[in-house]
Amino acid sequence: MNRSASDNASDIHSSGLKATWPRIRILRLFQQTGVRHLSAEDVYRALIADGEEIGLATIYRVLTQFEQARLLSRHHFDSGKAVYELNEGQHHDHLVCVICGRVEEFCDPEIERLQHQVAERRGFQLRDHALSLYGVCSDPACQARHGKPEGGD
Amino acid sequence: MNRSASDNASDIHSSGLKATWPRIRILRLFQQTGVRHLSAEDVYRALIADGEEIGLATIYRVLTQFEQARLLSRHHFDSGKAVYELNEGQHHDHLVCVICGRVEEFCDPEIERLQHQVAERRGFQLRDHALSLYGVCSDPACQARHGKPEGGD
DNA sequence: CAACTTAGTGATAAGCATTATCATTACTGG
DNA sequence: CCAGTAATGATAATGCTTATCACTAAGTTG
Ligand SMILES: [Mn+2]
Ligand SMILES: [Mn+2]
Ligand SMILES: [Zn+2]
Ligand SMILES: [Zn+2]
Repeated sequence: MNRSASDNASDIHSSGLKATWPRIRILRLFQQTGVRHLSAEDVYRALIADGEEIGLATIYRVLTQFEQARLLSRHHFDSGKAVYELNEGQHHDHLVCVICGRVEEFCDPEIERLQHQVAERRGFQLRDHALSLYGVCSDPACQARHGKPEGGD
Repeated sequence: MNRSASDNASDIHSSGLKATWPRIRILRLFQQTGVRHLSAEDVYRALIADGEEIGLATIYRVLTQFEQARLLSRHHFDSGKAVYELNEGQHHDHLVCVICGRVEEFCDPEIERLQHQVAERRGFQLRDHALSLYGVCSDPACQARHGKPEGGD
C-alpha cells in the first residue's frame, strides 16, 4: 500500500522531472491516503508541520507541474482556491458539503453519457467537464443547521 | 421586448434597493439581449464605452447585490473571473468553447434528475450544483485547431 | 567520485480579481 | 425641497497565484 521514496522518484522521473526532495515529499503527501483534496496552502502547512522547510512558491510550481504530468488533477470548488488530488485514472465528480467542507466522490456513467450526448448534439468536441454538487452532508452536525432543498439557478 | 428605465427602477425597488443610476444602467445592460454572460470588467467597459462614469467598485457591489436579489445569477467558468447573466427563472447549464470562449446553454432534465438521485443516495440535502462542459465549438475556425476528444479527469 | 551543467529552490515582488474603507454624493420619504 | 441615510467612486487592502533572480543541488560525464 505505502510506496517508498524511490518509487516516488521513479514516478517523478518518468514525468521528465528531477526527483528533488520537495517533489518527493509533495507526492508522498498525496499518496499517504488521508484527506484526498488539498489546496496549495494545505500542502504547505502539512509539510511545515512535518518539519520540512519548503517554500510556498515551490508548492505552487510543483503542483502545476504534477498536474501537467497527470500525477495530480486540479479542481475549483466554490472556495476560491484550487484543490489537487492524486490522479488515479478513473474519472469522478464531487459532492461538497457547504457547511463542513467535506468532499465525497461519485461517478455516474449515465450522467457522463448524457453529457457527451449534449456536446455531440451541439457539435462540440468535448475536452473536459466540471460537475460539482453542493449541499448539506449527512453529518448530524451539518443537518442540524436545517438544510432547505435546492434553491436557485 | 425592451423595458424602460422605470421598469428597471421597479425591479430594483422590489428587491429592496434604491433605484440609483448605476443600478439602472447595469440592469439595463443585461436586459439588452446581446452577450448574455458578462464579467464585472465586461460590464465596466461596456458602460464606460457608453459614456457613463461608473466606478468598478460599484459594478462589483451591484452585481453582488443583484445576485442576492436573484435578478442575476453568477457562474465560475475556467477563466478565473466570475460571469453574471440575467436570471430568467429556468435553470440551465453551460457549454463553453475553449478556443473562442463562446457559451451555449442547455438543460437536460435527465441529468438534473440523476444529480438529485446521487445527492439523495449520499444523504446530501442538495443546495446547488455547477455543471460546465468544455470543448471546441462548431465554429469552423475553432474546429480547425483539431479538437481531440475528452482527455482527462 | 569530483567538477560541471543546468534545472530547481526559496524569498520576495508583482499580478489579478475582488472586497473594504471612507469622504462625498444623491435617493427617497416626509 | 430637506433631512437622513444609503450609495458611490477613488483607492487601499486582501487573497490566491505567478514571475523574478541569486543561490543550491540533481544528474551527468570523465
Ligand atoms: Mn476527487
Ligand atoms: Mn447561462
Ligand atoms: Zn458537512
Ligand atoms: Zn469556439
